[in-house]
Amino acid sequence: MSKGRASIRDVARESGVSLTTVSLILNKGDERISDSTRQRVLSAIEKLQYRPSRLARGLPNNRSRTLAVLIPALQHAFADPYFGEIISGIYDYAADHDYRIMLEVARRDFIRRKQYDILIEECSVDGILFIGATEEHRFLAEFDGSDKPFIVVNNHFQQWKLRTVLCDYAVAGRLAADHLVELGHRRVGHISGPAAQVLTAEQVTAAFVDRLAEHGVELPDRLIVDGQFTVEMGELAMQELLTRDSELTAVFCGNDKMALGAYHACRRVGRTPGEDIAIVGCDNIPAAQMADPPLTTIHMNFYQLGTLACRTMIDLVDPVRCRRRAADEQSSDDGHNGHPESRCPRLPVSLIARGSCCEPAVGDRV
Amino acid sequence: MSKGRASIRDVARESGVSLTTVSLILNKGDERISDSTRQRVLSAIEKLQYRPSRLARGLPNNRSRTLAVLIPALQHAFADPYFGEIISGIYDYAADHDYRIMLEVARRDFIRRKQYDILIEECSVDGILFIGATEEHRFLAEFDGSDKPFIVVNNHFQQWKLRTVLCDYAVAGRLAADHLVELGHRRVGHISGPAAQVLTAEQVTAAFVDRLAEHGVELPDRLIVDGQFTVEMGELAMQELLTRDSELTAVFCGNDKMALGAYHACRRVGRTPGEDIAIVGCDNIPAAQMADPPLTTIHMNFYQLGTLACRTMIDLVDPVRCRRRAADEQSSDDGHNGHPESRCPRLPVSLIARGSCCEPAVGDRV
DNA sequence: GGGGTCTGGTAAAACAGTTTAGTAGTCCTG
DNA sequence: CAGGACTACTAAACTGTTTTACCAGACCCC
Repeated sequence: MSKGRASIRDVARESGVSLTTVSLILNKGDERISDSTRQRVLSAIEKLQYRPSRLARGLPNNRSRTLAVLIPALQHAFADPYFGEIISGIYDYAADHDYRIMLEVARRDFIRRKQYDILIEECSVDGILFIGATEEHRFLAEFDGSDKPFIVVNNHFQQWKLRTVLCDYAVAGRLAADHLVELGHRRVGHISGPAAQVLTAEQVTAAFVDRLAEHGVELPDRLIVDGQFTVEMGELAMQELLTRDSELTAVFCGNDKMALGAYHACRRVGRTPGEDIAIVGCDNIPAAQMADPPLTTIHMNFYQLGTLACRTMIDLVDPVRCRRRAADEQSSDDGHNGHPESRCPRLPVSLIARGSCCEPAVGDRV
Repeated sequence: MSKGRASIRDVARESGVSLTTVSLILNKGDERISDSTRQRVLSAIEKLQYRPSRLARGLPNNRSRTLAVLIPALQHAFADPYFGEIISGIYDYAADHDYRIMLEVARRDFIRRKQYDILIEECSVDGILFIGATEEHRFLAEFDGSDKPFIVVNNHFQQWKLRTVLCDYAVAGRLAADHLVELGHRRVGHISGPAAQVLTAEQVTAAFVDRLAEHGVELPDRLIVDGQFTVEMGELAMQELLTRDSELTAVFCGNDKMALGAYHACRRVGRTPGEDIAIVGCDNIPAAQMADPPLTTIHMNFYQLGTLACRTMIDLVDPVRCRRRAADEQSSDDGHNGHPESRCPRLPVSLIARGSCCEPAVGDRV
């Protein structure tokens, strides 16, 4: 009796019902159990401090109420605000729905040993959310069109049909173009992300160039340099841009890190961001507003992206078992569930004007 | 037969032994099973692509081969390089020993709902590693002297007996003092971490002050300001320090973020770090070497700290079940296991001299 | 009052492992 | 050659759930 934790049997005995009844009450909640019985069971649960074991719960149907978050094996990946924010969002939504988050890094042996299968089969993970996937992750092909619970967060792939959740990168590119043109810039450069590996990087660039063209501003290919999404490469890219056209008045960078690298390069040649040259970033990482001057950038709500990704996953793998809390948000759910393109939703973005943009110097205006 | 995954029974049938035998081979590895039988079973496992289910495995003894990493509910906590590096280390060691990592945030309801018990009882987590614990986390008292598998990473508490893994903060303080004194500084300030909440912050400060005193340099209390470990507060602290003594030639900051904040404050009053004033940080986060000038700082190997924390945990909860890989590192294990103070090991730290320190201007020398 | 449909439950079979207690068979010993 | 110890293996109980199939009683209808 007093040995170890209470099990479902103890609860059944305590409340004088069968163990099936207890299980029914725990799961469906509103099945064909009378109120009086339910109350009796519930108070027995309370009295015995009963906590159902997840291990045992998952066994019969091979579900663990656990989601795996997969990130690439980059150095400091965990320390990156980009990943950090998304994971935060995933975590919070998962926690609110009684799911747990398991961390997984796509190291070399991850692919070699088919770790993704192991994750699902051996660990009974209910779903996998992959952040930071790139074209290099060939194993994604295995999920092509499959109905395995796999979601790519914030990238998407034309060659494979994968479930995806994204920020609206095309709009980001357009906002940047609009902003710079409005300020009067017509001699504009661009530091792109690694477009060959990351489709969203390509989309930002394309949207930026196209929108500039709509405004009658041409951005030749030679004024687009790849900054690999890093501070260091962003610095080099800026240096290169200034060599190719020393009279640039504005630059749009595919992410904030590269923009901060660009700051350095500008300063080294005596040009001050926000005074001599306008710089727009993308992502709105914490460092952006701490920079000097604060960086004008496109705000991406990565936290919300994580939330959305997690919600999409849970809707996918657990459509029925929405208990207590699920009811709380039914009202807000409606808009989502009915959404036609819900297999690949896009999150809105917005421009945040800060100190790193200025109008072009008078002499430079066309 | 061909329905779904292979189970241990399928393997037993295929290799013509009992299911017990298969289990024995899977677990102990070197029990009293003959080589010929072992080979037969192993090849059956291979042939059937058998993967034991963790859920089922854990059920009988309530272990899941999963460790929970607990972090405080700070905004952007996941995005902090400090947490990031430690988690990386934990992850890698865990992955190499066939453990999985579960993320958990100590949100308000974490404490209210005794989530830590739920973690262990309901989720069958084998151990909990808490990063970023402070004096505010009162619930730690519940683990006081208990033998629950709970480890505090990189902080420690005098009032409770908790298992702890630490960087050597006393040495950090001493190294900073030595370095500044060697350069000739005698008029020194200090931006501390929140000493009341974080014992290691207190230790750094104490060690720094004591060592300065050994060198005959006095650091009065009014030249110690709390920077709360953040960039913003570090900036304010520096501003305050410069008000209190405008002729300071050097400042040691309790972490790199505050040091970077101090950069801003110095620049605003026209003092250039590395030229007019020497600044030493602590932690060696990635931003430290990217700063301008690169920050001289105390290197803390947080990755290795994570590794050590995880190893300590696994040694604690899984002393027996060291399979295959465990043998690989037996040689290096010896030093560790025999360690007398292994309940609270300290990781060595080192000073990395970069561009943010200079000798005091000639006029300032005493 | 025989037969159908609800209502509110229950018994028992999975699920996939671990672990305990044992048991044949062989070898050695006195 | 009986008895003990060792070797290599196995049967069966056990872990804590979910789920399927069934069942007794109440109620209603003709």
